[in-house]
Amino acid sequence: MSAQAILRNCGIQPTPQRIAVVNFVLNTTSHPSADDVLECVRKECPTISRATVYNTLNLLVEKRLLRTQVLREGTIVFDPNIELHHHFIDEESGKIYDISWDAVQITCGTSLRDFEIREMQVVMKGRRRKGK
Amino acid sequence: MSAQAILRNCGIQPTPQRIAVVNFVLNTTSHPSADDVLECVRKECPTISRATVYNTLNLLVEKRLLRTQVLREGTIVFDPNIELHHHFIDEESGKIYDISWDAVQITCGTSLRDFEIREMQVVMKGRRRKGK
DNA sequence: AGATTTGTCTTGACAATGTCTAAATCCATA
DNA sequence: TATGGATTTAGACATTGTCAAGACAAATCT
Repeated sequence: MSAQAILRNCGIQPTPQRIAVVNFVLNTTSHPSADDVLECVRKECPTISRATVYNTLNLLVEKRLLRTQVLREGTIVFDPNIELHHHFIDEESGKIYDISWDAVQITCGTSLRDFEIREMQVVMKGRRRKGK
Repeated sequence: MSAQAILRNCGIQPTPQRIAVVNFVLNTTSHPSADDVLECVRKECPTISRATVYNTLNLLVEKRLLRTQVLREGTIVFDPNIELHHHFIDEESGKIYDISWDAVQITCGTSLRDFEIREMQVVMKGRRRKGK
């Protein structure tokens, strides 16, 4: 689906700036920060301002097209994968990988009865093995 | 053990500022940020500077008396619990609770064979039930 | 077309977090 | 008491994120 259609579908007026943000951020698995998005989108749309990028990202989060994740020091990252899933952080490169929900089995014991768990995820750190 | 002894044990010269930081941060379960620490320590030691707090916390992390955790937006928090454990974040209050390692059972499937996992934790969010 | 309204975008100010440097201070030892 | 090394402080700086004011554009109304 085109970025335009996506935006229209959730009642956001498509503008060149918003389309550029959507095209980048909904088609990446790199878990970018807002400033990563700014940097990349400026290649397409050199005049876009920081405030517009922040506003658009926040709009997309509000409309559930994106989720924020607290995984990197000092900044929020954006993730277009809105299904339940886990994350793996490569400690060398800093890259964040999505791990499918089914890759891990979690069982909570009774000692958690005082906690009403509304969401959870496993955060793993280590090194991604080189593909052979 | 006294803060002095703890510091001396890892080869850090005990100073009043460092002792004040240690006394607070190694005896809390509140997962404070550096500025939380600054604020609290200033009650004891009103002239301590931000740089000293940051330096001391980083020293303690280096010496493995503390660990950093990426759990709050925009800031790192410090955790004196250096055992393996999980975290629960109360979405109302923002409070972070330690969850013992044994409270959760995790089994990783074979789809993770490309990832060399060096550490992991479950991050849960929700509401802590009121104690009755 | 011209004027108005509405929404969007940009710029710059602001606050918070964290690092760094230079200068002041402290302290142990000779 | 004097000296030298370590520690602390204050302030500068960069980064992330929010906000407000004005500029701008597009659609609507007369």
